Amino acid sequence: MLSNACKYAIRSVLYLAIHSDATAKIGVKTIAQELETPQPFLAKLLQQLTRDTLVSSTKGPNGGFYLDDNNKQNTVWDVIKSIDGTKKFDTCFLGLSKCNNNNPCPVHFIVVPFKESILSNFRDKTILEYSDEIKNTQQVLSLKDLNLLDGAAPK
Amino acid sequence: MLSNACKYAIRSVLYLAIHSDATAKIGVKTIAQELETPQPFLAKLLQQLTRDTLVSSTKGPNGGFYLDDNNKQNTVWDVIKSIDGTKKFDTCFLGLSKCNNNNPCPVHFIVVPFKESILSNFRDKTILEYSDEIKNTQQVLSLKDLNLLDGAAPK
DNA sequence: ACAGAAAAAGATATTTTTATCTTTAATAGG
DNA sequence: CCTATTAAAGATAAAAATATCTTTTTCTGT
Repeated sequence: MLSNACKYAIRSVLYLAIHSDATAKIGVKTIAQELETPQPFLAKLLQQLTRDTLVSSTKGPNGGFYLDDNNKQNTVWDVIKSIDGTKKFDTCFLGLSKCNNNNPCPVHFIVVPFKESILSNFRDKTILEYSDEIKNTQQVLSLKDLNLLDGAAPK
Repeated sequence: MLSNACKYAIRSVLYLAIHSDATAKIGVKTIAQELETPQPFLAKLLQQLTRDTLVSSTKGPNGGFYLDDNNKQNTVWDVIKSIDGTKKFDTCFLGLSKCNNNNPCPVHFIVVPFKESILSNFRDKTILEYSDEIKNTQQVLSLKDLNLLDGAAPK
């Protein structure tokens, strides 16, 4: 559904939304460590996101990546479009080229509500709203420091 | 979620369930044409499915692939396990290694019900039951002959 | 001005997925 | 028994995704 690249990108943007601002930029190295992603690969992704003005950056000492207020008005869906494009999301679960309500594949009516639900989750909230929600509901972007058993309570 | 290979495989097995039996075998060429998949690639997949006794085959004139009664007692989930393994299905939508109910990623609680629902669809019905359902509800495995507009009714 | 830090850019490498090609083995029908 | 047909097996190829490396540019603090 989403490429690894895109998963890294989404988590990075949300991570930056929560932990960075114009006065507290974060370098790739740190982000990669925190999110447990390959560092040079992530650098490329951040480069791409910066090109598309989904992320801000400055070079030089104390430079790094961050989200400004404008960046935070974008959505996770914008990130997906920047990295994966929309095709991957739109394709039929069983690979039928023209699967639709009138010519449904065997799982069409299971997949469609899910897709609608997750699409609206990605598309109808700004990064700002999204990251606030993450904070308020104790959701997780990295499991670096969590070394919990399956049944354990969150820290 | 599923590789192309796996999508081809699932559709092939269901196609064979509907259109073949021990007295009416079908060659790769036909299957590939009907399902619009690359022929030699599909041949490899059918070979693999045959090795795992999910599909039957005989060589020589009038040979080809088919499902016998035993084959039809397997499930779509068995096909997935044969081609993709289970990992692809089990991984977190945003790539977190240990995402779970206690440490949920931001979309965990949207994804989990969907996964459960589609997993039970794949795991709790035999291929026989599955293919009967396809026939009864006019679902589609190929769109080869359908050249319909989005809004058109099924043939 | 200079040195160091960090991203940008471009080139390269590796791995996985997808796809094809060639040869061999089995089978049925004449 | 011979030939045509078809899957099996193995080798190879192409494309895409993932990952890394090297050089350049930009910026900051001194």
